[in-house]
Amino acid sequence: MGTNTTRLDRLLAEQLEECCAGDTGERIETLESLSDSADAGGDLQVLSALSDDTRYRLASLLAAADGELCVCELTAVVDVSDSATSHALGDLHDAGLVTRRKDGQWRYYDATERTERVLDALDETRGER
Amino acid sequence: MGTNTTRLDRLLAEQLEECCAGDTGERIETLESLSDSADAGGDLQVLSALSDDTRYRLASLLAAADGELCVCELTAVVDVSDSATSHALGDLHDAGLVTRRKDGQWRYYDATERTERVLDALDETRGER
DNA sequence: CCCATATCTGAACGAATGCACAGCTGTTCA
DNA sequence: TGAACAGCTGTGCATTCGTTCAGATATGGG
Repeated sequence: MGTNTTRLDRLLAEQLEECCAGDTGERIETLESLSDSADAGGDLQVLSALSDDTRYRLASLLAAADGELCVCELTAVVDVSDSATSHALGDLHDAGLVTRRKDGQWRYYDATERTERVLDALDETRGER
Repeated sequence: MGTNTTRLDRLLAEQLEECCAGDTGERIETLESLSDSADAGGDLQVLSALSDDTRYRLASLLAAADGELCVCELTAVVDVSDSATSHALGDLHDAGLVTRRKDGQWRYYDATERTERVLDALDETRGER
């Protein structure tokens, strides 16, 4: 964590004259406790997985389609090689964003609840602030 | 978009014998229309902004704290240089994830609705599938 | 006006990452 | 059993990206 608190000291000292506020150590402790509670589950892995164009397209395609899709259907839509598609789907699977089902020579993927919820959140706040 | 549809042709041909399904062109068109409707607003920019550890910490800190925080408070918690913090906050601002307010020599940031919704979605689906 | 301070900006360098290519596994069908 | 095919994996390369460093801008006080 950061240790240089001179600026924060001054800010708190200034705010003391305006309203309330406590001492620096206490303030930082409060903020750090908020910060530590973050990313209890692999949020960063999820966000990283979705932050690439290819993987984002695949994920939102799987979320938009109701029901699972075959790899060959997905490859037909994203314009990268089979290999890249497979890598991308593997990453999404590792992040818990898609499920994988094998059926003979075909393999089907589907979006998980987590994917849908995150994409919905983005959908619903489109155009705000 | 991808144009090699031989595999998809075969999949659809096989499914024809099992259940319903239409022709390849129609199928791809359906999927592409789903794909195109994605990312109408800068979803990728938002996801990219949140997919970095420093920016994620800043964003979730701002979302967790009720009300705005000063840059010096944020710098005290994330353990990177002032400059890196500033760069990170700038990126978050560009992505529409935080608001910026200037007050004298201090500058205050706050999380937007969009940030809170996305992080909530991740929170609420923690540990699923 | 000058200096200290808070924050931002541009450049540069090292690390991380997405992609294509080649080769591999496993399934289907003759 | 062997050919054809769906999909996965390892590797090298080109690009992107996060950070620090140095310097710029802007605010406040003496």
